[in-house]
Amino acid sequence: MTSENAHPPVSTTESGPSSEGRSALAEFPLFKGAPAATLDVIFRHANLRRCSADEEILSRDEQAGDVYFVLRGEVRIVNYSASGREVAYAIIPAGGYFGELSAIDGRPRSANVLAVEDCLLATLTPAAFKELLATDTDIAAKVMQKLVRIIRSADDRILDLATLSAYQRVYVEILRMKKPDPVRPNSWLIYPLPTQAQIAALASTTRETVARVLSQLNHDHIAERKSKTLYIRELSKLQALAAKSQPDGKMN
Amino acid sequence: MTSENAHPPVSTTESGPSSEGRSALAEFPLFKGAPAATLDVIFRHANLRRCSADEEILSRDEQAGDVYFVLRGEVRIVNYSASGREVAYAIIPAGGYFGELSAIDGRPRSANVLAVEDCLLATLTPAAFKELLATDTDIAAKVMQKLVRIIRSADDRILDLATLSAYQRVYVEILRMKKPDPVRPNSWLIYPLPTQAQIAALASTTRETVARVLSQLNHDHIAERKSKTLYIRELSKLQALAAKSQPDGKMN
DNA sequence: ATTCAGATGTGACGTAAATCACAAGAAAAA
DNA sequence: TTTTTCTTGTGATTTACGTCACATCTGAAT
Repeated sequence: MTSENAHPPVSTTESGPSSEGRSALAEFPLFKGAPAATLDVIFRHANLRRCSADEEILSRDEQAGDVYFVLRGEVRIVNYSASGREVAYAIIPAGGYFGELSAIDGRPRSANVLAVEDCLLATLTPAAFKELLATDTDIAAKVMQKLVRIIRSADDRILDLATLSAYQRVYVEILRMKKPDPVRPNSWLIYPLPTQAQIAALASTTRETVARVLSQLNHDHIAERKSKTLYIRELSKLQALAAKSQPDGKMN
Repeated sequence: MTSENAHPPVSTTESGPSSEGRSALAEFPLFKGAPAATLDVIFRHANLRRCSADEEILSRDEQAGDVYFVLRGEVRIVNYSASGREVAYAIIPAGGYFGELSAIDGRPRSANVLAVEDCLLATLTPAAFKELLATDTDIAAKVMQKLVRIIRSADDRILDLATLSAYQRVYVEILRMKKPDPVRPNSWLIYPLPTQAQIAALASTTRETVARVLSQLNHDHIAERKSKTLYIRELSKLQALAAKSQPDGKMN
């Protein structure tokens, strides 16, 4: 259930961004359209780091405080219970960033971050990140908005964990991952479908339970899996299943 | 299990703080030692609101965005599941504030806030709060730090919910609530002990389970209840119980 | 093709903990 | 005081779902 470090750490760190890195940073959502002064701070302090699939980018309790910007690839933020069970917090695609918590409050890392696939990352030291926040109030506001968004989704997650059944949490997770079908309009799918173990970590349940949910959905023609994509056939039925209040009796 | 609105809403709102309110605001942790310009913004825009025990101060999905500062009293932040189960997020004592999420991102309230006891609150409109953040970078930084703290504790909570047993979550909650005994040194207690139903909402379990945990702790001489206070006799044993990894088998 | 590791599907079983039900204390109201 | 309402303690019963076990499928490597 725990992920193994299949590869040796082959990440490389370069000092100062290449021209490739510079243009990627200038296009980065958080920095897009920023004034020259801001970009100057970024270019002067940013470093690049490459890392390969499944590599651990940073780990819980570490004292470092760099902020990471995902230029290419995708990372997963996870934690492990005492018994080794994996709990996933988020999957961050290119254009996102992580590690800002430690940069802001100086406390150790609260989670582990793993590369889902080969990644290109830019890093800023805590000092540089703080300088950035201080020089550009626009970016500071965006960062604050992002923190608020994180809180809201964490609160949602807590509510889900506290009140939904394991089956429902899987339904909810599937609904969260759905994207509009690029080909057929008004149709939803998940591609690439994560492994059942990864879905289980997001829904805080077991791989077997995810398997059972998926079979049941398939049997009821609500969702169908074809190799690496899951087609959602009956969105409304799935939403109904996710929302159905447990026959808990009185809804007072 | 759900709290009733026993009292009619008897809250009063005053326009502009009285001298009593002014001094309370000047002493408020977030504003303490702030420059005159900042206090000026606060005094000009703050209103006072009183509300009585068990009153609902604001509710989920509302579109308002005022920020509330607890000058006196205590409030609970909660949510309800579809089936009516209460999930508590936090208890905010005097000196704390809430409602900043909606003020920052303009989205609706994500939870309900109830007065635990009679309260005196100061409020700022979203516009005033934003002006405050813009004029005083020191306060902006403090607010950001608080957001980070909220995220960290929410993440902890998610980890607890996903990996601990119901009993363990109650142990953890008890440990969180403990305060040093004001009389005897090196001794810990909880006063006033919330009702079992409230503890259950924090630990996301049932009242009965909390009762069973408390009996067991009493039986093992780990914690003893005497009317409204819980004395923790054997802190280390309690911590051990909270941390014990389930006989989950292999810790890989 | 053949092999092999990882991912998936599904039954059987055990158990933590929710649910139900009620008695007995405590505190508040009369 | 007595009465009423809110809280607490504890048994009996039920069930969701985690655990174990193994068969089958899939896709990458040889």
